[in-house]
Amino acid sequence: MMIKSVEHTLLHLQVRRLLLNEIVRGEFAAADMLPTETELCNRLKVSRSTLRQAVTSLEQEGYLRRRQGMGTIIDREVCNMTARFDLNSEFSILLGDLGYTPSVLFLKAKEEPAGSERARPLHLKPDDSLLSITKLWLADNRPAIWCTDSVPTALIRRSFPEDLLHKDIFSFLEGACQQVVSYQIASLSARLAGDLSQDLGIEPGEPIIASSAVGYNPRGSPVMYNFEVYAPGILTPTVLRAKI
Amino acid sequence: MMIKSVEHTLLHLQVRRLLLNEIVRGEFAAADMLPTETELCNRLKVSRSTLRQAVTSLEQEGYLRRRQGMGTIIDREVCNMTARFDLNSEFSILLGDLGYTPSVLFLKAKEEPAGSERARPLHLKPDDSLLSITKLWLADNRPAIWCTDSVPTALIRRSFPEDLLHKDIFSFLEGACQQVVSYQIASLSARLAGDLSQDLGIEPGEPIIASSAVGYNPRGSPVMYNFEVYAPGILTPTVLRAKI
DNA sequence: GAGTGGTCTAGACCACTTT
DNA sequence: AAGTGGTCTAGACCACTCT
Repeated sequence: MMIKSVEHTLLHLQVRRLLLNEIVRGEFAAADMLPTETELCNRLKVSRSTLRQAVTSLEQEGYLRRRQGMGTIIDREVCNMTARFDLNSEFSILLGDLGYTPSVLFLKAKEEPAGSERARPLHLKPDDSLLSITKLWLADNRPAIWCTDSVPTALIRRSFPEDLLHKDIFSFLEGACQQVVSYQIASLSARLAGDLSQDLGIEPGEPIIASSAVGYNPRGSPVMYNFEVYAPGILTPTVLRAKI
Repeated sequence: MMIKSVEHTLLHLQVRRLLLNEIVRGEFAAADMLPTETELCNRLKVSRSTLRQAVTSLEQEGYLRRRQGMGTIIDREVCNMTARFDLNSEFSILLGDLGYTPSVLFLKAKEEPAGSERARPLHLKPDDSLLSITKLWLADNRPAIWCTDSVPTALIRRSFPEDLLHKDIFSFLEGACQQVVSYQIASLSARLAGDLSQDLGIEPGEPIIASSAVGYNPRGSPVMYNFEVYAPGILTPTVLRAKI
């Protein structure tokens, strides 16, 4: 493929990105179908396996649906899904996708012991120290997401730029801990807004969705604990529930 | 591969099932690692691509993690996840996995117009008819999940065995409509138990998680609408949030 | 029958980790 | 240096959907 030399990314990732771009740009909107595999192979100068690797990854996220003997269909239903909870994404992007202007309010940061609840999933002892960062994400200046991210102090480099505390947690982990989060395991629950009602600008008795999650790096070690709640009405978490 | 002739399933699916079985049976528990790819290829008499297709699918669901130069690690953290909301699964299996004895209480079934809320996602008109089936799933005889599944009446065959109404919705769709649900798009919200508190055996003011979902067949046509709520404490929905 | 995606193979080479 | 998983290719054949 021609781009190969310019930027050294995996071929199938280049193909993937190119296809996804054309899909969302509405390139194939006329028929809502992709060209045939052989045609794409010729056009992009890649082998069929490489092309299929890219298409498979898009299919697994639900954007495409392949039908033997017929062709590859673009699933506009899934392409238009917003606030996908089953994919790791930064809140600023999430809110932007929904058409809001995102901003963030830094509420506080403090060191505290992990405690029994967070120690176990993080493979720590209860009195090991965590740095907990609390933020409020706004959509068009209205409270949308309240979250506390906790990172084991032991992972944090001695000094890091102060402004990392005001960015999303993935940037913080990368900048201050040289850690990448490759997946999270989240547990969902419902609760009353209670103490959080003020920050969220809702009534204390209003029910809200809360998610507690543990984030893991590519080696499978836990690197963060996250608690977040969503203001009703602004952002409705959606999940693509797929069969195996 | 030897099994090939006996049952005519795809090779990579046979390999997948075989590996998953060995993983959950704790076959490789000693090291929590899979044998090397070449060894597995030799043992199972399949090409490397076929093996990798199987392993890739297990990796995408989080059960495995491959590390170049090192090997393939079994992720016990993910293997032990219960009540995975991001995978389509029958409640009886879900509850069984959690160690409960599952049972189901058939509450009611009735035909009703789709109404504006359900008509649009199902690609129907508001006064098109739906068959709505309401059930309560019990875990060790305690209420766990309350759900209403709605199927367009137009899809339902004129006659079907009565007992399909008492099974899970996937069985109903297969038996009465010859339809398969290949994925669902679910929206999550929180609400107060309210009217449902009696059936769920909780207080009316207790907050609960509700999910509204549309199920699609492999052709991408919507075939069901689903509303379900979870009793707190019994089943905590979990989601594997993966990066692309 | 022509054309689509689905499966499977064999083999080459690369990138990474460990010893 | 040896061994691991990762990428990529070329090609054969199959299963399905159209017309």
